[in-house]
Amino acid sequence: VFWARELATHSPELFEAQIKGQTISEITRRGKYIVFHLTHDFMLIHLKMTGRLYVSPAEDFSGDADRWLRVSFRLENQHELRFADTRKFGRVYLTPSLAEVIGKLGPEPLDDAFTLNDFTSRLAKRHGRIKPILLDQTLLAGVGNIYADEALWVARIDPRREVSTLNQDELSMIYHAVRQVLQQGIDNGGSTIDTYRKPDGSKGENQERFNVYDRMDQPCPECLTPITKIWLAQRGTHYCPVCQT
DNA sequence: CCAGCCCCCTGTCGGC
DNA sequence: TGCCGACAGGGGGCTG
Repeated sequence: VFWARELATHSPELFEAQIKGQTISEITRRGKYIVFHLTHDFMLIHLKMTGRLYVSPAEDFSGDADRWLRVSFRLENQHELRFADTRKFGRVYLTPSLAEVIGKLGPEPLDDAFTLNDFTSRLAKRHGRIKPILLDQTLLAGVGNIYADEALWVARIDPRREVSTLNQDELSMIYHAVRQVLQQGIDNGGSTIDTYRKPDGSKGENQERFNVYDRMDQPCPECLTPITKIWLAQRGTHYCPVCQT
């Protein structure tokens, strides 16, 4: 452990003692958390803004990201699982109880079990503007700033709309748009704006498919009106002032 | 329950 | 060229 505050649940000493010798049986995902299933515990990693996960040969620190190495795990095969993180916002959790870390997350938007009715009934309990609410991980798990903006463009909804004013058609549009843009992001290997890399070090491709995110003053792909950027809940928000109403 | 603000950090970029 | 402020894929905590 090279940066202790990256560990959310343990001191470096206790973390090392507890995880040593455990076997990784499976790696899954819940919302924005990567979940390592260990012999006695779960280890969860949240990359936040600049986290990177990759495997390198032990003793070899020549990789691009090694300069920002925060936590490294020695594996059995002379390799290391490494977590690098420029801004140090990322977190590593170690716990026998998954619910302790991710118990309050909303449903997985891409699950078959997640229906339009689920979405509508969850939103019905909320008040406020649609964009900040889409970012709330207890409503849905996994929608971040890029995908909230992109989904609302696909749905043609103004990010400042009060959720109470959305009709059934509009809720359906948002529901389908969220699933569409998330699936597209996965299919395209994620969005590399700056630091994001796949485990093999290559860049994602989804940033080349952005319609509004990071495109202030560039033409809307639909109507050619310049994309507007505003701030909502302290997050940059991009939308087409003509298409999205 | 929601909005607004600060904070956690480092790096990059634009303006002067 | 150098400095300074603004801003960046997230989210917790506080106040009002």
